[in-house]
Amino acid sequence: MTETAEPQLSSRYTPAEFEQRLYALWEQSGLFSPPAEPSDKPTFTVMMPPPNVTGVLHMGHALNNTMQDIVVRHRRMLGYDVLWMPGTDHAGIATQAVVERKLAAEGRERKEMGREAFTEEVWQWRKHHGDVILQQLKRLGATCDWSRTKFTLDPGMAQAVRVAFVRLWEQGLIYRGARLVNWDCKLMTAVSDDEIEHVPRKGQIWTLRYPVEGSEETLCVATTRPETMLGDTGVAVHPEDTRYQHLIGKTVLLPLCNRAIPIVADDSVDPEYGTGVVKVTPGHDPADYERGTRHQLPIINILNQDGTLNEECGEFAGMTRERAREAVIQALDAQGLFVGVEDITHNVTISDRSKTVIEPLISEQWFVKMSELAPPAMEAVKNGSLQFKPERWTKVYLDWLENVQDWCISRQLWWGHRIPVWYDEDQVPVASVEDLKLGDPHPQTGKPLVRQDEDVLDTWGSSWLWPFATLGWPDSDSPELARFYPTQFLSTARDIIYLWVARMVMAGYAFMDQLPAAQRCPFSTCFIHATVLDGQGRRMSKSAGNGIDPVAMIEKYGADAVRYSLMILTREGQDVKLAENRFELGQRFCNKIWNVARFVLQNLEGSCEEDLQLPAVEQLPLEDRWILSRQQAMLEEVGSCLQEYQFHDAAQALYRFTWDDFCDWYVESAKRRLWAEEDEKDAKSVESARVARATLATVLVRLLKVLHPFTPYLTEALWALVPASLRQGEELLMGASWPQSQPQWQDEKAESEFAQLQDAVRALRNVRALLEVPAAEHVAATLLCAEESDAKNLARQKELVQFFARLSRLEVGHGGDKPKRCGTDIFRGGAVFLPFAAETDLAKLQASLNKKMQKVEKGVRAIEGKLGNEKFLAHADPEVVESERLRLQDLHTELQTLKANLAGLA
RNA sequence: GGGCGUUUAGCUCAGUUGGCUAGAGCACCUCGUUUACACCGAGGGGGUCGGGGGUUCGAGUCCCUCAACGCCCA
Repeated sequence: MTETAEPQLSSRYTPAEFEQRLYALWEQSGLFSPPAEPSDKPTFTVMMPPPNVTGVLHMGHALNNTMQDIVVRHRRMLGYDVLWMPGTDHAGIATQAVVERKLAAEGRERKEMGREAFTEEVWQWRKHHGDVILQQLKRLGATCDWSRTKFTLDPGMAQAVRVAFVRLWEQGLIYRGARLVNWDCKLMTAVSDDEIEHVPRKGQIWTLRYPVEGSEETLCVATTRPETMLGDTGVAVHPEDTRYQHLIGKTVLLPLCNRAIPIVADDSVDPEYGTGVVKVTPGHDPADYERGTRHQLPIINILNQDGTLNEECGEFAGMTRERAREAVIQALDAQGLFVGVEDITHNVTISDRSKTVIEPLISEQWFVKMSELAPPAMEAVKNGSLQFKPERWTKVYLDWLENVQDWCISRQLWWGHRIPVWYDEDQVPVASVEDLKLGDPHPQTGKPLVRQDEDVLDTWGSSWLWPFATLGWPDSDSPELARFYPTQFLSTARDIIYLWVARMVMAGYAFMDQLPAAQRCPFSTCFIHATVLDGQGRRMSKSAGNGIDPVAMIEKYGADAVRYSLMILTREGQDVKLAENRFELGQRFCNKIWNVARFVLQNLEGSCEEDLQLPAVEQLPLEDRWILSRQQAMLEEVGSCLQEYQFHDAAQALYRFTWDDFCDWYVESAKRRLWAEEDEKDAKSVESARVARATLATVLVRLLKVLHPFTPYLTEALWALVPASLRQGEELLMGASWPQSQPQWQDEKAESEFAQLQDAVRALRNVRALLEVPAAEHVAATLLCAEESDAKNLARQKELVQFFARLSRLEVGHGGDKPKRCGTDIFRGGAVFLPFAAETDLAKLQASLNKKMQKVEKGVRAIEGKLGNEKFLAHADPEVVESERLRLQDLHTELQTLKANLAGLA
């Protein structure tokens, strides 16, 4: 792309014309891929939270990846070798479900196909659909290192998973056992505690009667799941419940089963709740499991894997849970043992994955012991190796780690990392990194191996290794691992703090032990981003249909507008309400940038390198010193905000500078000099215009650079149009250097002088409007300052004030007589006067002055109150007292001026 | 039951360690098509800072309490 290839710039920014072409340029540049070889350049690494292969881009992704891209682009411009590692997660349950649905539609079934054919089918699916979301990220402008893209089932990841498994196995941190797990009857797999939720649902509470053996007495128990009585192995009462003392130790005859089960005393029973007697079903309820363990009650499993009742249940075997519930109640009722039913709302455990009711079920599963893994992860935040932003998430993270349960890592699925354990004929297990062959001898027992474990690992069992497995671990010679681990920035959603973040930290400490402890934490900052809500404040969800498609927004408004809008709308740590039209904000800002750049670039045409040299700062006119100083401040602010990951504040600083300072004031001021050159053509005008162009160019170049991480496409497109001499050999803005700080441009005096000038101009414009002076009419005005020094300063800027306020003539003085028959207004340090015609209606002007006077009077009263208060004088900082005194003086002056001016109107 | 967050202009939100007359964008009103931009410019109106109490010379900001909404954990 060259200047000549772009003859006319449209007056509107049209993103669609640029984005795809620019992305291709970026990709070709090689800047996405830092070298693995050691060098002097510092590195900066960001691990993208790998989205599900089944996923499509939603607003949460757009937000999260925009932030990461901003960080990454900023660091790249600062000279770091930046690695942003992309990839996808195989998402065991979700992906298997998607493919099973697809097969079902074709009349095929997983079990019939067999494991190998099925997994092949999933691989095919992933080949065709798995990268959709990564392609969408490119539309957003994400500059990940695509050449290093990883997938959690890649051979390298598989190797890492196996090494990790075997190491934990050897350390005794992995065990297998029959435990009560959360069973998803639809997907027919165990799921972890973190993949279930408790949802209030309407249900019933049923009261059943159990006869006490050898007695006429009966016990009434209340339950929300009457069908589970078939698995009861006891009933429990509170040990101090006087009603039942005499029954403790006796047995009841469990109806329908004719099983004698003991009556036990247990503290956990709430005597106030229901009848104070609870049935104990250790095989199907977590609390009962605990009670059963305490009283050595047998465990009976009454369910098949699909949730139907099993052969333990006699006549009820084969029924669904719902059907069995009716049948059990009917059977009890027939025997007079059904007492009653009541409607209630209670919490039901639901699977996050299938949204079906979770059934607690005893089953053989694999677990990771957390007791040894969790402490270093807790230590990491305590010693500062890991910092959460916003900080409050630290507590959430620590609370979870402190109460963490052993992690059930096996899933009864086919899609995933198969557990690397083989068994001999006596079912003695052995874990191995390398595949073992069936028939070969078991390394310990010597007996032939007969099978490999059927289960696969929880998906998090691979993604918890992500920060180092993607860099080549367990290969200790991997140059990537040496150079890019540990990483600096992880940005993710709050709902996976436990599932993913905490586990990654544990994994870092557990497996990266070749590094000193201080370098094992996988990332130093964990940024928890906002949740994107819809316009009404509800979570966006597929089922509610209230989501906004980021790709559709990118097509409508442009990627830069989407990025920028998300950044300025999302304040740190706070959820963001998003409606479609909010993207107009970014769109308008992009258009503004486009146009101001267009203005500057058009005016640079024909300038050579020397023309655009900035003179020494002391030689610059006020407005040039002012804009350079303002920009310097903005630059410092944006830089420090990005360092602190304060995207909103950075976006706002950019907006204010670009729109308010640069466009509304500096560019306008420059027009005066550019036009004067055309009219006057004398040496002074020519030089003044040249300097204006040099300043415009300097500010624009620096502005494009700081804007680039936020609005990369637009700024890259404009960069190509910037005269080569200004680009200093930096062909791509993406690869350009971050603007250097120029502290010598900081100029408080210029800033305050210009601020007064602005205030005076606003006053003049206000009076113009109140007097209804037509815009085209240039009128004479007078400006009187209270201080002589202010008057001198403003007098020097007379032409500029005249230009801004559209004046034909301007008198500047201090003190002195106020002109008669003038409309007036005050500004900080003085007043402005515009003559009015005889027929002018002064009502508006008077109303305005009166209102202003009331405001000032209110201020005067407030400050006089303070200064009249001895305690204020005694306690407040002397500086505060002094500034109040000065302020009061100013207000008094203003008040006098206003009074005199108001009187002068009549 | 425990924890966290939010409540400031009609709407969406800023407001650092307590201290100028509480700000911005959108919307609204008036004016304007001036050679970057009408996705624009100029000017303007609009807020008892959720309620109550307290600390303080001084509270949107700190403390207590109540209320509403949202999220997480059990």
